[in-house]
Amino acid sequence: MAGNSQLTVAAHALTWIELHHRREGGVATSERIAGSVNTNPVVIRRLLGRMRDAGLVRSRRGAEAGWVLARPLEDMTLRDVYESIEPAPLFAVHRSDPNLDCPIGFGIRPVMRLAYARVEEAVRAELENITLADVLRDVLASSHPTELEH
Amino acid sequence: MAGNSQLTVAAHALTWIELHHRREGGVATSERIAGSVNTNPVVIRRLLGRMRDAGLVRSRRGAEAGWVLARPLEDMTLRDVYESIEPAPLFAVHRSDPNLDCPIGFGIRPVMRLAYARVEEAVRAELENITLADVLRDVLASSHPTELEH
DNA sequence: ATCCGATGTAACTATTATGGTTACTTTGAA
DNA sequence: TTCAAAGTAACCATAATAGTTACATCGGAT
Repeated sequence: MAGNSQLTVAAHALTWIELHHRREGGVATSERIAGSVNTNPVVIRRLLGRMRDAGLVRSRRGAEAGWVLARPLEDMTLRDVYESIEPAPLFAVHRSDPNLDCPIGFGIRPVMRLAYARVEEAVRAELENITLADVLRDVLASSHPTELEH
Repeated sequence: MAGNSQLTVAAHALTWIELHHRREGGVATSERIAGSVNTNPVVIRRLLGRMRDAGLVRSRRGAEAGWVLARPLEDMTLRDVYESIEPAPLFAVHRSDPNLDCPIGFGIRPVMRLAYARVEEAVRAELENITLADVLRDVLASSHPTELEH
């Protein structure tokens, strides 16, 4: 994959759970969510499992099993979601050690790591400006031909 | 690879070219640069080729061939380098289309694309604050045991 | 107490991106 | 004319992620 689509799928799942709750009530199952995302239910369960560990959703097992939001979408930002799924770093230093006998090879890694830490924080700060309620509102604002299913 | 290391290798190559120019003069070859980065010369030529297309470096062929900076490192930011190597997007929407009969599936992609465009711009704005001269200065500031080679 | 639909999770395969390698052509100043 | 290095195509290796299958576990409803 070119970029990382996990944040997209996570936002999709969370807003789907909320819309399902509004329209039909009750818990959302990984199978229904996967039907909307167009992926395998296990992919959804893995992703929601990490969000549950971070306190964003709760799961129930046994009969009437499924997923519910742990708090309103207004109180959940894309930063919360991003951090809950613990994505790989956006930038990396050399995959194999550079030549440490060269001043550049010796000193460049910590310098670049510091730069990348600043960039990652800028990413998180930007994601913090967007709540999942914003996402759901903008999604529903786009005209939809039927809106029969979800 | 977890993250993208191309920006690291690009910064390494550019600062190496400058240091080589200061110490030995003349052009830098992809083979010498690759020796410091610890990779294959072709990897370096591919990367510097894209930076040449963006006007950051110049290459010479034939005898006395090699690479030189097109402008001082003071006038080159990590944003310039990042954009010259045209990296893949940091975030992506679903790899396969979501269910378009669902309001979420129908509307979420443009919403997330807009969010990701904001994030990418935040990344570039942060990278713009760091020049390659800053990188070289910080690299050389780290104590190095011998500094015999580079 | 039993049922049964959904979670939880391991293990595997498929796909894709990237880096690394080989081999070869082209260049152009000495 | 030489020759060291750029330029580049084509291929292989590695790693990350998504997708899939299979199955144990759970726990409210009946």
